Amino acid sequence: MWTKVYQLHIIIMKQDHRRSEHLSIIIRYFPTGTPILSMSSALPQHSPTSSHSTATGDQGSPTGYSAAFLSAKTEPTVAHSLSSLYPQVATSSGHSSLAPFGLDATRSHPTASSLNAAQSQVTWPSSTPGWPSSAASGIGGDSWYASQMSAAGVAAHPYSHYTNPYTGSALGAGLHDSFAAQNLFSLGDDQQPSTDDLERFARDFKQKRIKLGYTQADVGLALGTLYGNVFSQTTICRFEALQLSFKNMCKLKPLLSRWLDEADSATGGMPTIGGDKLNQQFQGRKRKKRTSIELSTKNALEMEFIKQPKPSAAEITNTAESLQLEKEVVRVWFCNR
DNA sequence: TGTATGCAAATAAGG
DNA sequence: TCCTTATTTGCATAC
Repeated sequence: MWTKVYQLHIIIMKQDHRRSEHLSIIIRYFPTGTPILSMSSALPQHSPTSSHSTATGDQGSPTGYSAAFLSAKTEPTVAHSLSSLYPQVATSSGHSSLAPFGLDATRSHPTASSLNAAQSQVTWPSSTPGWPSSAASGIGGDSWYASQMSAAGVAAHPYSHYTNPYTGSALGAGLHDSFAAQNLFSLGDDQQPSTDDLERFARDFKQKRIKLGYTQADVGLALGTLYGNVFSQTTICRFEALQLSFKNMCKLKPLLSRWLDEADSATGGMPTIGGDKLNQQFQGRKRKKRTSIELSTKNALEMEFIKQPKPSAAEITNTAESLQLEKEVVRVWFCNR
């Protein structure tokens, strides 16, 4: 028995600030039961030309990514088609533009147990040509990047047992795939740290924080002291676990770096307020406390929504008054609803 | 007690 | 300025 495999190649070329994408689909046949997905650990940071493929068994293919990873940003239609052809890669759904690669780590993702369950159903050859070995792929080293590929939707991937070295989390248990994706599509931008930089920083940050005896919550509060903008334990946790978007990681890195420097050099107590550029930049940027809307109030809002999904400003004011909520809270609730 | 995560409020960005 | 959509962030709670 043979299985028909569609191999998607996307060549991204960058030259003189112009970028072009070339797409081709190759149909191949493999013995039924042969795993059809592969991946590689990394793409050259500033390579002028990148080649991606999915559903691959091609020995010559330098890299291989899941259709989920390729979706939206490059070729959503083709990625979707591949996903429908191959359920193994069918994870990309919903968001399609700025959360381009489907999964949102803070929402739904495969659990460690589901990954293990899926893994047990697939037999992966140990020496299949074209499939990277654990060593060749960098897995077991610092290849968080590769784990991102898998987290982007390859629940049955042979490396799904891989554990995030920083968090101890099972692969796929909450990684934000747009983060890795940014590395691919931001090539050549020297202003931004690479994913490797961020990965290394997050790992070192966590190690040093623990060594210094601070909790994630301590750091969040300290940022408030330093920059006037407190961050939650959750955010610090997600930073360390690389569960934020690439952009968000880049934004937080200098703050945490600065805190770490000061904490490292401080002999007694937490770092205190500074007066530099970073400090000025983040001073006064305070986020409103998150409002917890009671269940009964929520139900009332739902009723209002059924009656009028797009209330006018006056209607929002009325609802806010009747439910004793801030007008802005009601407005935001309807927006998010 | 500290960390991880689901859900959703708050905010940013673009039209 | 308002509206919509995407993204960031934190509360609540599980682990």
